[in-house]
Amino acid sequence: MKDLARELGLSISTIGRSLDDRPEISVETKTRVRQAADALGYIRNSGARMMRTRQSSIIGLIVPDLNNDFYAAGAMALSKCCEDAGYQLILAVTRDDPESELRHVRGLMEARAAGVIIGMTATPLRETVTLLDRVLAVDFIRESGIAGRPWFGIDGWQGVAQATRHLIELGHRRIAFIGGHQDLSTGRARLSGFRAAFQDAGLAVPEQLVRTGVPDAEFGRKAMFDLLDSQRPDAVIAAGAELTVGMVDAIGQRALRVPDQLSVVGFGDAPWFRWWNGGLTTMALPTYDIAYACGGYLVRRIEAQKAGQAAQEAVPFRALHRLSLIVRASTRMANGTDGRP
Amino acid sequence: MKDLARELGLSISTIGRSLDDRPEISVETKTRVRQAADALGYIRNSGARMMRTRQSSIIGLIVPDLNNDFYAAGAMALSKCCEDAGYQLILAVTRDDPESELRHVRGLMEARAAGVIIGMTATPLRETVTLLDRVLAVDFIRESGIAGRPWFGIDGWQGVAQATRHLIELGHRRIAFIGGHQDLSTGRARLSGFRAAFQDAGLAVPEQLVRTGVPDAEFGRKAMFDLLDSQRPDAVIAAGAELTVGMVDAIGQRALRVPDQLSVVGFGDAPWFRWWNGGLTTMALPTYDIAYACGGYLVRRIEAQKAGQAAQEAVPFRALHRLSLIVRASTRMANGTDGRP
DNA sequence: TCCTACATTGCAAACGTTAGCGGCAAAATC
DNA sequence: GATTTTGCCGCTAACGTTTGCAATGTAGGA
Repeated sequence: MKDLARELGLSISTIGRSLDDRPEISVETKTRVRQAADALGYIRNSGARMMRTRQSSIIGLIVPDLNNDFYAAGAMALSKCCEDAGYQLILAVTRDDPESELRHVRGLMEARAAGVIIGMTATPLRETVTLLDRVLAVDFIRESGIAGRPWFGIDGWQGVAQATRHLIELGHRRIAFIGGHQDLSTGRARLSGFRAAFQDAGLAVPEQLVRTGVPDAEFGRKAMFDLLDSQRPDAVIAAGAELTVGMVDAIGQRALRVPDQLSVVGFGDAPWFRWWNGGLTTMALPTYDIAYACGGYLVRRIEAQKAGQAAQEAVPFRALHRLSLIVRASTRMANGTDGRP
Repeated sequence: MKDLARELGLSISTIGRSLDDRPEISVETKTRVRQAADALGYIRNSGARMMRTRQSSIIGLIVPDLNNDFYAAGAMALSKCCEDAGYQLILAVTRDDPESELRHVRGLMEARAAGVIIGMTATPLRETVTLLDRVLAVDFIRESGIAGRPWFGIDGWQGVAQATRHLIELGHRRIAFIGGHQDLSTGRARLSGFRAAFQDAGLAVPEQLVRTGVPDAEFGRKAMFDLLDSQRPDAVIAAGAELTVGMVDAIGQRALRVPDQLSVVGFGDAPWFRWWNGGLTTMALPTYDIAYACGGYLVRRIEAQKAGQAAQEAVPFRALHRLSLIVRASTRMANGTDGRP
């Protein structure tokens, strides 16, 4: 910029204003500056800009895992959001490690991120929470329960309840549930949806068929093996995308006939769900919509704050997206018929 | 920092040096500063630091797509690399749009990224290329062909050749190939591996069974339908992860018996490959290894450059990772036996 | 002719760090 | 006791932008 000023015989301020396309600079000067800048290969320094204006164009995304289709698709949607709004996405994967989470949050604070989208670990470190208090943060998928923090997630309660009801209506009673552990908001919501469906139907909740743990494929597999070995359920629900992978793997290894011996409901909707044993009945998530809503919301909040509008956008404090049950071939009547017309 | 200096009666430089844990500051002062800093909730401003030291801790990752398990897993591995080395990952998804690619590259240059890992679009804009010339850039998966740019990818030639040979040895001749289009380095390598296997076996390449296009699920499906309708192949190879999804979907919709009517080879190794029709024979990719190698290399290069070492690490200019053929149930002898002991 | 208004540009002070250079004691050496 | 070394610290000038305010020139109106 200094070079530009010298070369064109203008002041640095004029250069800056030209590059910013301010109205108070004559068109002639502006084009002259533009051309010289291109010729010199000038690239503005967003760090310096940030320092001066005290606001960055960085949004942080902190997720536990990218294998999970959920977060991968979410990251893609958010990336689009940010791009459209002129922000940059810093991606952080914690692998559910609170220490890692803290490091990433620290990094984002040092970069003076304008906002943070986070799917928190179940047991965040104290410092993580206090740090996040100083920035515009939005819960993504997982609800942190921190006061005033908006949350964009899915209505796991509704989704699982609906799936459970579906199985109950098909005549199943010995319905197993494989879910994430109970210090995760998602794990809690989904399990309580499971229980509620039984209670609504006036039935006892089969607690001995409930398994919760780390929501990954490994646990899904272990839980399914355990259930098959000890409980012989009629039907099973996986309440997590990775859990579904593990569950399905275990069922395959035991060579069970689905749905004859076992009705199965999955979570999410990866492409292979359509092919597994003729089609896996599942709870489909509006992944893209959620992420897009979340990103859009955060961007609007940032812009509003920048404009100094104390009056915050009247947005939902919790934006719960509904799951839709897609009934395929993996669930059928307990008596052996398929229960469909 | 200024506040800290005032409060403790020290100079700003001392504060800075203490926070940096420099040896020239007494231990006593350092702990005093640390405590005060924590109490005040001081967070250093990485933008200002960057401006002063003229080097950032940002690494950019530019990929065409995150649905592709390849890039998703890659992003995760790279995130780990960066975290371990103290860098931050800016994620950019281009959806194979050159304009978007340029925007992202511009953003990264403005942020003075220390390095960039990129899977380029087939037809990058001119400015994209010249901009990337000014930074430490590494090709990821896709080879750009730009002089001097290292490349971390897979040896698609070897992988597809191996898979093709497998099918030839099983007695198949009418082997179809569904690949990405030919202005992509990956597309070219894989198709030429296919051809080479035929030539090595002294057979004519069945060019009428070759389909190339956009490497996504949609094209995979279309190509498979087209092949089934017009060519009746004995076997088929998909040379891309998303292409495999589309291919498998088409086969399912036509209700073909696999491997009786058609031997099938996929690409990559998503969990469901193990279950599809009893197991999909596939070319497995060392996704995590590639990304990790790539990230590690870039970090070392950055550190070396920072240390002013003109002598660059003697690293492979092209790091090609081999694919391993996993033979499962979806391929068998052309005569109908399974060809295995 | 003078005053006002407007359009365009320049000056200079920040923003938060870092690093070279120098200062000032206390300790060590002669 | 004089001199050098060592340990610790402060001053100050950058780094590249942005912005409030002042300055300059030009034109229009009274």
